[in-house]
Amino acid sequence: MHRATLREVAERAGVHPATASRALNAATESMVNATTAARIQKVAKELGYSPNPIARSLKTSRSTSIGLVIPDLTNPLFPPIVRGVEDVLRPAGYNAWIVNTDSQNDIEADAVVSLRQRNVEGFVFATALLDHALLKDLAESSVPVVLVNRSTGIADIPAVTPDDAAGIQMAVQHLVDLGHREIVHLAGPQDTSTGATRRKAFRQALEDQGLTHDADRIHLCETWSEEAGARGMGIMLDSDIPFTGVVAGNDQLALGAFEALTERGLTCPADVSVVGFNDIPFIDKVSPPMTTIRIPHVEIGAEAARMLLEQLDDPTRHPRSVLLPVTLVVRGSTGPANPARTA
Amino acid sequence: MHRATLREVAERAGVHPATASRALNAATESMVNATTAARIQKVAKELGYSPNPIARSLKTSRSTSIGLVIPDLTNPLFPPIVRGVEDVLRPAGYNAWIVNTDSQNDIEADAVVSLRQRNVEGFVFATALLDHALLKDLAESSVPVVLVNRSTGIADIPAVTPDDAAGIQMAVQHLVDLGHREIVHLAGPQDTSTGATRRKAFRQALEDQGLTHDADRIHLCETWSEEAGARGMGIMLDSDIPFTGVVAGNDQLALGAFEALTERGLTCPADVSVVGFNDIPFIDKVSPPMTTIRIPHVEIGAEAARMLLEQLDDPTRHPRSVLLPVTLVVRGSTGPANPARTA
DNA sequence: GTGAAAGCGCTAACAA
DNA sequence: TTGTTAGCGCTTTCAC
Repeated sequence: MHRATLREVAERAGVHPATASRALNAATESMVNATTAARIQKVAKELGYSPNPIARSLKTSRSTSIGLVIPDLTNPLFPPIVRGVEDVLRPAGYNAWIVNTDSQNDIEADAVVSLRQRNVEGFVFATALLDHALLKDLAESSVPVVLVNRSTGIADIPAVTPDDAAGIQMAVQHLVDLGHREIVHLAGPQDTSTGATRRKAFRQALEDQGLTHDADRIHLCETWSEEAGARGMGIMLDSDIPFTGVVAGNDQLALGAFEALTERGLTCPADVSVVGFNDIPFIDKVSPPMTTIRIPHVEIGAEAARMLLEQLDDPTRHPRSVLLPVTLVVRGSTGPANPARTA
Repeated sequence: MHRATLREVAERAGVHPATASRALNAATESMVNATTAARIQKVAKELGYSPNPIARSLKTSRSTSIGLVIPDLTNPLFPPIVRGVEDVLRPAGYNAWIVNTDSQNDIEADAVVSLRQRNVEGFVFATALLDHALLKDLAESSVPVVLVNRSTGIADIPAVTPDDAAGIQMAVQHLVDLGHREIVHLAGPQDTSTGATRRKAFRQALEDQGLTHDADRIHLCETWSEEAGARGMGIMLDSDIPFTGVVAGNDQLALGAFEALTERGLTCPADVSVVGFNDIPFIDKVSPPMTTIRIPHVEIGAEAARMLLEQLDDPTRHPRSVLLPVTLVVRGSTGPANPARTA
């Protein structure tokens, strides 16, 4: 397979390579005589010419590519976001270089350096922490960045996130509507916006409902994992805090809660009702059925990609962050059936 | 952020760029005087030099990158495979450019062209069809390729796949051990090795067990999706074929089978036992519990990456394909409880 | 053991 | 409107 070069196209068309280059780039095509341009394009087609992206990138320092930084592709939350990003980038002629950081800062930092060396034109980050040195650096170097799912505390980096506060409010309201009065929260890591925002919203929702909202009704989990959720739920069950409802920071924590409850012979929703967050793929199939807050996974990615493309198109415009609406998905929850645990 | 160039390193070290290049490349380092080399390396470190991969790639036509072609990242089967590939590539200094083809040939073809233009040194394909024009082309151009999960019929392209036949044999044996005598198969697309191999193995297993194995005990599903599984199961239920056991071509088809059975008021495993294949993440949480064949997801990816790296290291060596062992994972199956459907 | 020179394929001043 | 020139940053002959 020999790939035609620009010089070959130019020779066959009887023009200088620079002219061929102009004729074959939309932005410069108008600089060249219409008939010569047509001839060049015809030759290019005949030879199956397509520009060498590496040579072009070396010259222009661009790449029609962006970096997409994901903490963990095996978390079902992220593949639909990737999908949304790619769906928007592809028709725009861009592509995403996906990096799986495994939530490790060094992997993330290396990957970002490597992508910048490859002239990526911007980044979509799904790994944002509230205090994130790397993001701060990028913002200072005015590298275009859009955050997905999570936002950050430092700098004003645009973010596309679910409406975490509204979601938590819905979750609490749902439990209250079912008759629950004693509700606790398994909060996610507080160095993430999702963890912190959902926790605060939980406290606020309890207060708004006139329910008891002592600090010990919130357990801070160290990670977003099922294991952490199980540990957290275990600790709450071992405490003397009475509760019949649980709002989990995400679906994995909720799964962990199920596990801890089951382990102690409690059943959901008969003994305790658990509400998750995110409505990740496949969560609709678990047993017991999980009520959760649905976030628009694909749309979060798509909107982030749109915002990034806008920024690339016009670097002076600095898009604002966007909160995407969430909905409550009810799956077989019932009210408190076992008043024994309520006090 | 100004990135140091090789010329700057060379100037500061008082040598010619060519010498600096030699000193900074493991393969050529021995060509240069040890003390000058050390000096150059010291300067490089001071300046935070790291070679521009684009310039290097333009010159060398290499990239220390490979293409990883995945049909659909939202299928939980694939992220662990990606993980396995990356786990092996990273320490070797390689990285994977992930492409999501959405099982569309044109997207796949475009992506492969684009990756080849970017000088990827090889590919890992998870999208292989038994008759796959693109793979044939790559094989003819002797581009290093390793297949994962599926193999292909054309050319002798190395593949890392689960032992499909053994898995199906285990599934059938399991059902037989539970007392099932009437077993059917929801087969996946027959243009994939997994679909065809599992189907053939099913027929063979029935024959080996001395069970009836008419062709109509196998329903060919058009896709690997839950919807296709539900349709297929519906068709079997509407037929007059008696059965109490179902071997599904993969877990998604098995989920579809659950759905169709539930819709008709049948329960699993009381009325019908279903066995899946792959043991995808989260399948352990579904209800009813799904017995399935576990394949080593991460290891499949890791082994493929190892094989590809070996091929890159020594292009003359042509690795053979590898079948990875599978295991039966039993989750709450029981024998036929409702003899009514057995005849 | 080191330097000089060339060039990967492209685009962007500048000239004509 | 087109051609000339230069160079992105690197590696690799070839010569010394």
